[in-house]
Amino acid sequence: MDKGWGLTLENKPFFGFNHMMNRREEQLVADHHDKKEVDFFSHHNRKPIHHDFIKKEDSNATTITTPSEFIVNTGLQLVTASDQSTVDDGISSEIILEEERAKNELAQLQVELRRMNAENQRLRGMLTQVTNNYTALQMHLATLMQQQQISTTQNTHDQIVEAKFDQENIVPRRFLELGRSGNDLSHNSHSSSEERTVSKSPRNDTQVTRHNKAAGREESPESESWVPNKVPKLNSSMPIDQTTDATMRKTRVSVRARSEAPMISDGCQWRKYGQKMAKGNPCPRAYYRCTMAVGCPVRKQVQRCAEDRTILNTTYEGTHNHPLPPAAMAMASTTSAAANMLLSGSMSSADETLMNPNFLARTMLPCSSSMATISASAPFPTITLDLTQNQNSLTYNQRSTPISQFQIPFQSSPQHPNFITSMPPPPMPQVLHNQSKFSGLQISQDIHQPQQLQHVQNNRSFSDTLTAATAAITADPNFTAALAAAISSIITGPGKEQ
DNA sequence: CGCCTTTGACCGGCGC
DNA sequence: GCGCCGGTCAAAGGCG
Repeated sequence: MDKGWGLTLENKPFFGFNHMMNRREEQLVADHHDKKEVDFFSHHNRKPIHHDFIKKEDSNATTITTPSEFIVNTGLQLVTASDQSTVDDGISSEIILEEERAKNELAQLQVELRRMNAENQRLRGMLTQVTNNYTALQMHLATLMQQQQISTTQNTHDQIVEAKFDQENIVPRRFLELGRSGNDLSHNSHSSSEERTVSKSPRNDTQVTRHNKAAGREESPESESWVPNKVPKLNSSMPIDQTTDATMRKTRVSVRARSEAPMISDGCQWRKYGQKMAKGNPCPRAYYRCTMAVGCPVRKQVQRCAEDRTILNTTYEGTHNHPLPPAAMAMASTTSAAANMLLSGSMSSADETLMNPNFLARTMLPCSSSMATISASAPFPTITLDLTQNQNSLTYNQRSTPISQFQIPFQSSPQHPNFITSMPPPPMPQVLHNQSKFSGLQISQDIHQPQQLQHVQNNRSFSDTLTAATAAITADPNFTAALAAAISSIITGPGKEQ
């Protein structure tokens, strides 16, 4: 103990401070002693603690209550550290013991802190996993509900019951129909294809299709799986279900994004099955098919923009018929959500007349018409998400509708959990509710459906769409960086970027 | 060897 | 009916 000091009060160890101890360590040691002692030395003698020590002339124990009493009653003198050799050796050893004890406690605290950090990490991992599982279960539930609905519609007795239910209680029936998302509808057709392809390879399936075509398409449309996009013309005379089903298969989601890569990463496995030169664009259009499961009907077209070759235009079509990895979960819901948004409810020819694309685009996204547009022009309705305009669009969104589109992705993007945790909960319902008051489709649906339910439906669809597409885009490092920069500009202050 | 890409042929829809 | 066009097929070849 070369640079310490100490004395005994009531024959107990009083203080033992190492010159090198920091303030936290001092406090840890002091916490074990009387409060007055702590107050005394921390408030009145902080500096002398380190440079001086008190020499006790009388070996008898002395009771000290206040600093002044300490001085007055004991007659102790403040001496310099150079005199520390006169300190009793017994006292020094006690001080050392106390110091060791404090160090041990500090070490224990540090160990505890590390353990808690590790626990925190583990819990975060569990939370992420639970979130992913929840999403997967949601998809599974939708599939099961669809299967149940198929069996229901195939059962004559059930049909009768259902018809009675329709007559007696129209609103609940509508609610059930609302539950049929694009996903469900797609699965409707997929399920039959799955049954058929259980013992067949995709090639065989293709051959069957070809055979059917050669045979004059004798097979019913419902038995087709991802059969050709040689879509039957939308005929208003067709039964509503068939019309909707056919249109649903054709509903597309297009994503415009800047990328040097030949294809944006969306978490799925794709196989190229064709390439064509499309009219009006010197860049070839590539055709890809999802290969994550046999018979998956999802396809996508990739083509570079003629005006700006750095812009990649990816068009998705169809709904996956298989579980998806978290990275692909987002885009998986895109097509069905978009289809649902565009086509929820039946689309009659009268509805189509209401679908003025410009009107849809403006009314649906009043704050960002440059970002997302809807084209209902023939042959199929398409929603286009333009993510090539980052800064300006973001700024505009920030000002007009606080935390709107670009907050959505952070909730569900499995690729960027950090974003999820770092962003505050968004005022989604309000924002999306406003956004949902829009399209001609909405108008047409109002004829059949309770308005409030439609808002819920469209809110979900639209948020799913934007979430999915943006999350898919963020899977690409280039876009992630661009988005991160834009987001950071928002977080650091919207006013600064003006 | 299996999977993937390439690429010319083929098919059906559509407009004239 | 013909030709254009988008979309798909499938053989051939490449690649790991």
